[in-house]
Amino acid sequence: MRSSQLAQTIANEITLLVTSGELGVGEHLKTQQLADRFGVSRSPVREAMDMLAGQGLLEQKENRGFFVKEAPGAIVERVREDAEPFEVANDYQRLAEDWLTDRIPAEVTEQTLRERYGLTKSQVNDVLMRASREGWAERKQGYGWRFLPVAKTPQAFEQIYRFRMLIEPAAMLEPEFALDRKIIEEQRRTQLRMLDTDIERLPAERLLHNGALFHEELIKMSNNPFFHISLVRVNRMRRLLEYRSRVDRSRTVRQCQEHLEILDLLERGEVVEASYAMRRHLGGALSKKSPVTWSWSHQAHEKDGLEK
Amino acid sequence: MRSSQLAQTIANEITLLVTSGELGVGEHLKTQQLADRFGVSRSPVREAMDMLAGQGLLEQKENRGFFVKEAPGAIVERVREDAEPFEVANDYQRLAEDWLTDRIPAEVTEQTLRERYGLTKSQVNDVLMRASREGWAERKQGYGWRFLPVAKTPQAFEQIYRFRMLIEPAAMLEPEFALDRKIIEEQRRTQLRMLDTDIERLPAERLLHNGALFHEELIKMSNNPFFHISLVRVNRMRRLLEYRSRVDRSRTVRQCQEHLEILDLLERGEVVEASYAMRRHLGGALSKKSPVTWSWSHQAHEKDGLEK
DNA sequence: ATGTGGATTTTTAGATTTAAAAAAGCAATA
DNA sequence: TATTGCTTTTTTAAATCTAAAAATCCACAT
Repeated sequence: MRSSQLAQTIANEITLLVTSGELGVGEHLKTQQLADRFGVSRSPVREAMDMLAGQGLLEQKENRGFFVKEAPGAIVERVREDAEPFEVANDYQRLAEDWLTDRIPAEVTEQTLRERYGLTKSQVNDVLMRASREGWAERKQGYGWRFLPVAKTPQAFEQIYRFRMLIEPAAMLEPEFALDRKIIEEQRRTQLRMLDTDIERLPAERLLHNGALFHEELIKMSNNPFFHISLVRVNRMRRLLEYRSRVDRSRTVRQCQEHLEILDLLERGEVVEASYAMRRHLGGALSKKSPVTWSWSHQAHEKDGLEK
Repeated sequence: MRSSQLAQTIANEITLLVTSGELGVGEHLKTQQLADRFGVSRSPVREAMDMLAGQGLLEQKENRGFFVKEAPGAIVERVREDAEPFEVANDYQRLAEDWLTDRIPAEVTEQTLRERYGLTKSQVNDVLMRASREGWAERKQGYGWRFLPVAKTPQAFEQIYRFRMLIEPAAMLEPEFALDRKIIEEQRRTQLRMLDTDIERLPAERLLHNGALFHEELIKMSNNPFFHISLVRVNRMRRLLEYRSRVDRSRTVRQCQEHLEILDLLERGEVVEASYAMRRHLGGALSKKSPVTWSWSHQAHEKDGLEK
């Protein structure tokens, strides 16, 4: 069932709306409304709804549009498994991993990458553009690309945390800082949900994503976009490191609790306290070594088929 | 005299080596050596030397290569004027300016831009890629691009300075901070040279460039690359704002002096003092309003020919 | 009046080709 | 033996074309 990338994405988002309960059984999905919400035109939305009707999540009524068909049950589970919400840029991930484990040299031509990974020119271009946006690759003068050693070591992890320990608490003390109840409530719900769920069963990406999101949403309240952008960027770098490692789930519960404490302090208007709590929270992650286990230097070369 | 972009760049760099005195009159320029230094192959270096020989800066001896021909004088001046070291991405600048002055909508298709500015597809692509790297444009889902409101106002200027006031002094207190005499000497020379020169006559871009470079080089010494990257990124954003404005040259002298003071403190090992001095230095720029004059809201619409 | 369904138009990604630019190779020379 | 000058090979940017995808439009049903 080949269908456009965008329609796929939107299908996943609609599925999320249904499973999260925002759309109840029998409810009418208005095409234009959804299109506006996702910032696209009606075409891909319609395509997505067609797909979901095919999978049995929605029901199409002649000339009246699509409606939510069933209560979340087996079908929702099945649909969810198709969704793969985080697995997007696989080629990118592969390149990043090969670079972090020294399986590719620091300087390569696009052609080399094209052959090595069996990609087309535009695919290689996408991957490199992304790597360059994320700050670990740059075009050489002349032909070829250079990969930067940023974030290649556990040391990078500490550096990122020290940076965060500086900007995140300070963000709360910015003159234009303003509480945003919506953000606080949203985050509180997420954190409570995680504590409710069996953490062992949550996928690692979900854990990392939620964790990063918490901090990024909070720093937004500083109303200084440069704090936010900077955090988003180091977090991207961090994710590159952490995807490669095992999350220490024993620390996750503690983390969620600390997140909730910070939210409480903020809500009570005790901003300075919250700022300190944030600093302690980040410092904790730093001092107890990292919350992840560094594995690669040992397992890196287990399967080296791509090496020339 | 059309010639490749890279050769142009290298010609400028070689010119700089000569004018800065690193290469003396009569000295032999070894091709491979220069190529290695610039991280390119010999081809563009040779092309650059050919150009410079044509301009009379170098002299070619049969089968022996190129040599520096004359003492810096009228010729160097002339060569320098050709160089236009900063005027690179004009299309980019134009787009940025039009966005900052609200002459283009927040959401556009590539096609629209292509028609509006008379650019080819790849040119539009380059410009957008750069804008996206620099953080103020992003691809929409589906077709089209969205420009972000970051850095559109004088307020952004203050936000950037508050961010810098946080990270730059803190960088000096990083545990891995290490003095780099080479950087210090280099920067001292630059600052002294600026004080020596008639500041009124230096082009504004040079002023801004040197100023930004000073801070970026210093923050490198923290040996935490995330501090450096973050500063580089907000500085790019800042440059976007400042290109559009008149530099207040009366403040430049004071700035250079403060830069020199910071260098002195660092060299004497008084890092904490230096950190405070840096904070004061940045705070000064912030409190005296900005070192530039905001002009656009008034002059912006003087010539609006491109508006549809 | 709002929203659907489908047709039409616009926009863009991807493949292909061409020419320019850069890198690599090699004989000749100081 | 290192370096130049020139040649050959490789790499990439740019232009063109084609098909897919998204946006827009319009008649019609609710």
